Amino acid sequence: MTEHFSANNNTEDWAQELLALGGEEKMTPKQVAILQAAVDVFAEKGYAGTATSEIAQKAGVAEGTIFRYYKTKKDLLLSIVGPTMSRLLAPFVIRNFGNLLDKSFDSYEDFLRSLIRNRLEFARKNFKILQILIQEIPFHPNLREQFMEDIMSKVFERISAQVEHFKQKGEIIDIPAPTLIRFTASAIIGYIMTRLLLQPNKEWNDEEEIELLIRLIGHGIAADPGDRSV
Amino acid sequence: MTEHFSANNNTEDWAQELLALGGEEKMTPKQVAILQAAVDVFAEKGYAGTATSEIAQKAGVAEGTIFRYYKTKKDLLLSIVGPTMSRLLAPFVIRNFGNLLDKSFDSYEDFLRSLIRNRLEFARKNFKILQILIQEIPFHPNLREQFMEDIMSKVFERISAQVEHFKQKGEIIDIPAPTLIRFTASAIIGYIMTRLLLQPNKEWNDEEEIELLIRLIGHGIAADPGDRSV
Amino acid sequence: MTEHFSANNNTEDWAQELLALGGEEKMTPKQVAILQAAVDVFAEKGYAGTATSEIAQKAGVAEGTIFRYYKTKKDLLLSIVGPTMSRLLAPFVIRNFGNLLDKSFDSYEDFLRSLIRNRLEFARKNFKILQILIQEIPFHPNLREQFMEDIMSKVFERISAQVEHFKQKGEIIDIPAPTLIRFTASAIIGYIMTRLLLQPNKEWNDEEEIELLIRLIGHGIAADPGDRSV
Amino acid sequence: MTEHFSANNNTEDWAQELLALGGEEKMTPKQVAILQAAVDVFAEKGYAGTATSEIAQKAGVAEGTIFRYYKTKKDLLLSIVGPTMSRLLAPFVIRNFGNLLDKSFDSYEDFLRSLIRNRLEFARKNFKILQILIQEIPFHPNLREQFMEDIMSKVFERISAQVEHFKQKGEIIDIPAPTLIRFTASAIIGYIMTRLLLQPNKEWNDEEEIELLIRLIGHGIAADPGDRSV
DNA sequence: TATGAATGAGAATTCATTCAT
DNA sequence: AATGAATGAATTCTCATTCAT
Repeated sequence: MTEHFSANNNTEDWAQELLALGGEEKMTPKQVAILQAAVDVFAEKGYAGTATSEIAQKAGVAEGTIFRYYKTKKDLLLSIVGPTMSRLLAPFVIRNFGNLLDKSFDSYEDFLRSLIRNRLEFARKNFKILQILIQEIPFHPNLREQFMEDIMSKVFERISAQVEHFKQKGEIIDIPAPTLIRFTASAIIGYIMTRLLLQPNKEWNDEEEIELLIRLIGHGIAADPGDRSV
Repeated sequence: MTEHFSANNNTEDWAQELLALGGEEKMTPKQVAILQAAVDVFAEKGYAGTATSEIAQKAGVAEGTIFRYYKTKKDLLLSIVGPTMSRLLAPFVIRNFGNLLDKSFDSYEDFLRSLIRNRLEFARKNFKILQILIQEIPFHPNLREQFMEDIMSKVFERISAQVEHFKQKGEIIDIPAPTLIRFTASAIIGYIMTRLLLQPNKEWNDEEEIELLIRLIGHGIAADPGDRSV
Repeated sequence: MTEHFSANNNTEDWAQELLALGGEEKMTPKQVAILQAAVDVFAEKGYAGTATSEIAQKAGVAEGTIFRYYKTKKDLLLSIVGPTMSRLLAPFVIRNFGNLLDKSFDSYEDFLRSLIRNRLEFARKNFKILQILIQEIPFHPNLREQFMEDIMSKVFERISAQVEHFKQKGEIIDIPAPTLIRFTASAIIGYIMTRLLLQPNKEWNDEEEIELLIRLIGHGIAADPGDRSV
Repeated sequence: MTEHFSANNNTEDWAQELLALGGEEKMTPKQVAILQAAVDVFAEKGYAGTATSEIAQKAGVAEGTIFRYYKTKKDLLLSIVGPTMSRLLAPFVIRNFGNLLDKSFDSYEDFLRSLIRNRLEFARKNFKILQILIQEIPFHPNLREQFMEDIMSKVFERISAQVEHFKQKGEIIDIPAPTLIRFTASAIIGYIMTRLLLQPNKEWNDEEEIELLIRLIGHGIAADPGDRSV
């Protein structure tokens, strides 16, 4: 199952998604309980600040049970955070073979709309795990590397293709792609984080906010009138 | 010493700034060493992942010495992170009594330019401490509260005043201030983090990048031509 | 089946011997696998250093299966080591009723030759179990007692009879039997251990070494010329 | 301080010897207590069968204290067993430069007498540690290697020199040195082990036993009358 | 002021054993 | 008969903190 921005992501819950990962490898209820408890406590207290005993207690299992499923505490962390990292970035890595550019978008705004909706939805569903991911990346070099090298570079490549495409169409100002992408990404991430992390309890009208956001970004990066190529 | 965006911030080093904090309370060289070591290790391994013994070793003091100066490990953290948090937000909280609006800026762009330059400089100087601050805020409710309630609200108030000011001058699109501020802040923070954290080794032309950033934000939030109020 | 030095011991393998022990109690293949795995791992890592899970894994059975056959880990050890201990010392305990002395040997050298060959063969076949036995005897008082009291004493009695016999024939120097026996046993055990444990890979000419060993012992304990009783 | 067989070894106690090892590095009383407790318990229950908590209790210290002095349980073992192993074999490794042969002995019997007395004394003083050494060597490859390669080979070399020397003088039968050495060593080790380990409570007349032992070995390896070289 | 030995509560992890299936 | 999930007590080891010097 590939995730694509333009597709509605109707999966329900990170746990079910994690479950689905293994395919046939079924998880016992205890293992699921462990995972859920771990996600909760890691998100709240951080990896290093969490005692396995607390996870066990919250999961309603004996402490030893955790180590039947995960050799070490770190294994437990990685088994939560690793797959989610891939899925977070999955839609950027769809291979429509031989072509970096996904042509299904008529305008950069369309592209942004799809991107924002899709990743906001994903972030909502995987909120806690993403929290853990963000919190732990600084302390786990292998995580960081996987994030920076394996994935970010590909994401950049993909978005870059879109940006260049619309730049050539004269819709986007002709400044370096990294700057454009950083600007766009910052605005989107800023929205998602405010929405879910900083002010989750505020009443949000997502439709409206997203349209405003797209408008802000869109105008920000719009080519100057005179520059518009034929 | 109040920090103001428009002022050049010539302080050299967070350590000296921390030193200056106490005013007359002089710090012994050992205490300074402890602070520096703590900053280094906390930044690298996180608060919970750091052993006080490691700090002591790195500082070249005995384990017990740390606890002469700081009752607990957490005290040590707070003594590092607390003052810096205030200083991070200080320029937003200058009281020119009775008036929220700092009128020293001719345009929103000017305001942004000053803001970006100043806070980038500040972030550069206090890089590690800010890293610690960001990493630990999720896990320390009191830190979080201090950040969210005591300070962010005031920052918001201040910037809000600027935004409303320029909105009324017709320079800024008439959409809710929170959305505008979030957009602006996201773009700025995104730049600073990329600059210092994600790609510190890339060759940066800050002057140019900042002007581009201002241009992007400026166009993004510019009022539509027809809307410009007389 | 009694073992006697003078008999050739043609059994092939300790496992088969262990199998034979129970007589009619047949062992399932799983049980045999458990025993073999246990012998391997106990010998390599020692009883206390071995996890039952490792035995189970090496035996290709479930962890629980071990405890179907052996109530405890210690039971497993004893079921391996106990019977072998008896068999190790069996040839010394043959009851030719009413007579401690086995008269089938013409000389002490003959007796030694038979003893050495037979027990070397036995040690070769039961190498790992003997290793376990030696390694564990210090830590299991009941094992130690069984070894020291039940068995060593009888062994001593038997050999003592031989020694006294040949002493009276004037072939052996007239010093206390314990000293003589200790000397003899040390030389033999030293050979067997070097042969099998310390330098198993050296090229050995057993025939020759045994004859040399007998010669050394023989001359060592030979009566002084003048002392030879008529 | 070099140990030489012919010298009387008047040191009192392994603990003092261990203490002396570091030279200036003084040990706290607690550390000494830990070492003594560890020696006791390791000897009784074996390394793997010993809980650090038991050592701590017996030493009258907190469990954590053990790990201030020894990073791991294994470190504790090695710090006990390593130095003793060296000292056990030290007298064989004296370098009287350029000459393998220690010429201070008039006969092989003299050499043996000195060797037996000296090493018996050593074994008596370091009894428990030697017990530990013997028990643990099978399970610690690095110990085993140190023992076999670093040391045994040199011991063999040294004794070999003596043996060859007296062989040339016609006092010793002309059979391969390894066989002679093994025979001699077995008899000596057998005596020492019986003396200290198997029957420590028996009344021993060491003087007499040693003379008997030398006589037995001596006659065992004596050249046949006709072979004596002029 | 500074030390660093000592602590002991608690952390992660192991493992023999049980038991429902 | 056999499994293997589950347990929980025990084990090794860590670490913030104290305190006598």
